[in-house]
Amino acid sequence: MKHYLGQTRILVAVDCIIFGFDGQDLKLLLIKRGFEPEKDKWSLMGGFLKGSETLDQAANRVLKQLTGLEDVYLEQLHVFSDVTRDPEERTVSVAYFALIDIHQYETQLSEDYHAEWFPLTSKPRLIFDHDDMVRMAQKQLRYKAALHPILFELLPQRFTIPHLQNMYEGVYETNFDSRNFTRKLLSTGLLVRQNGKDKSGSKKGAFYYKLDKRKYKVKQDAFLNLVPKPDKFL
Amino acid sequence: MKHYLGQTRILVAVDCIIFGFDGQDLKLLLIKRGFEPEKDKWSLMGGFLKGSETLDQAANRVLKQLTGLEDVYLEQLHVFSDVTRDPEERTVSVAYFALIDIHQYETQLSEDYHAEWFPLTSKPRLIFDHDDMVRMAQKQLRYKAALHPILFELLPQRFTIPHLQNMYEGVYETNFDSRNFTRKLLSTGLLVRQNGKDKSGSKKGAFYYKLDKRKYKVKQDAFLNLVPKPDKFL
DNA sequence: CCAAAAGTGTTTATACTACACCCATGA
DNA sequence: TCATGGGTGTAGTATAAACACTTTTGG
Repeated sequence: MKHYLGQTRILVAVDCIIFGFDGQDLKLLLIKRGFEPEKDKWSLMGGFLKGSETLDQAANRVLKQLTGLEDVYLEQLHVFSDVTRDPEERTVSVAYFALIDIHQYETQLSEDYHAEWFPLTSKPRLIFDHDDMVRMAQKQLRYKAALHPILFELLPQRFTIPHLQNMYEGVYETNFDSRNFTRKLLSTGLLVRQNGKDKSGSKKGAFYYKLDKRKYKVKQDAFLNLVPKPDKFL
Repeated sequence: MKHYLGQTRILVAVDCIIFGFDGQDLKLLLIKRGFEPEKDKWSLMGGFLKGSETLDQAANRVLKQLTGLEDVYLEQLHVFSDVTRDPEERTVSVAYFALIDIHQYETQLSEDYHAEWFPLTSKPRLIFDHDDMVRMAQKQLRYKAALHPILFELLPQRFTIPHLQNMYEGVYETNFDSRNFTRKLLSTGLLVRQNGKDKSGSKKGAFYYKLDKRKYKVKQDAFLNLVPKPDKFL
């Protein structure tokens, strides 16, 4: 403490933008804030950085606290640092966005936080600058998903191609040509066809697929182009 | 201060990874740290976040302090938060990377900091986790420059196409086919040919170009693909 | 046997690559 | 006049878009 005298110490928080996909819409997990200020208003799940943990650890801790989930896709998004963003006390907040399998979540309990899933298109107003965080997270999700195969994180282990297409269409709020979409998808070599079929969506039924985990990891950094004209969505 | 009692306040710093291009190599502006700990070791330029400023403001302040430049390309990169990254006291640091016109800089004075430009390929070891920051910044620079026209920020207002190509080759440490490179570049519509020629590189001379500022701003978000097979460089 | 979704195929346009040649000029 | 880098052209290939048809099966 000898050399950094006179510098300001500041509260550091993490806030998590948690995305899920229910088969129809892209959704956001929000909580009713349990303490002042802004108690009982809708908010992102968050928490303060402790002296003994890194930000990644803090984000994982916060995420687990709400969802019970570990080893989840979690990416540092941006630091928000407006001087008055928290009216109570100057706080900089590091936003993380998470992609989780919404069905994994449903088995967990988090009534403590009065958590609810909202479609992105009809979410309530959030406290502080959390709306900005969500906006940026959505933009980053579209950006990254247009280039890299990350949306699989939103799906259960087994999924169908129509299921996948619904998800992409939900994320980009548009429609894709299913023939071209299917071809591109299969040409990535990421999918392994299973024997069973999902008959919930049609009489013919759609084949289940699983991810080729090994190729999936390798191709995380590859540019894929599953989304035509991605610039349009930024 | 009523509701956030018991939380840890932490030092927040910004560090700037400052890139420049001298016509040959991609370079990094480093300083000799002027205070303890690690005094006189090579370091990124940085500073602590003040209570009255945002992180963007702090980064711009730090950058101006060293280079005298304002209105510079500056982008928040990542927060580094290892608990012991600064042995003196727990500090989280927000890394920013900056792209500046190295010739603009040369007219400035910053002997106070014993600043020097180093080629990325032969920089000294840096203090703390600054080497990690540089690595990530270089990766992000390659990533982003492969998709968006940001490298122009490294050039003076007037530049030639061979000049541009040298820069891209410096950033990616590889060679491009100049015919294809030129065509792609011109097809973006970003360049406006000037009358004069630069004869320093050849007897024939290469035409000067300027950026079409308006189109440049519009196309900042567009996907350009000036770099073939960009995945190879990530 | 028919409606409705799943799956496969084909043609066409576009973009990228790999290559070769001409141009301008100072020495 | 020739060596050197600058600038333009073209043919072949790969990729993506736009389109149509067949398959399956529960009702």
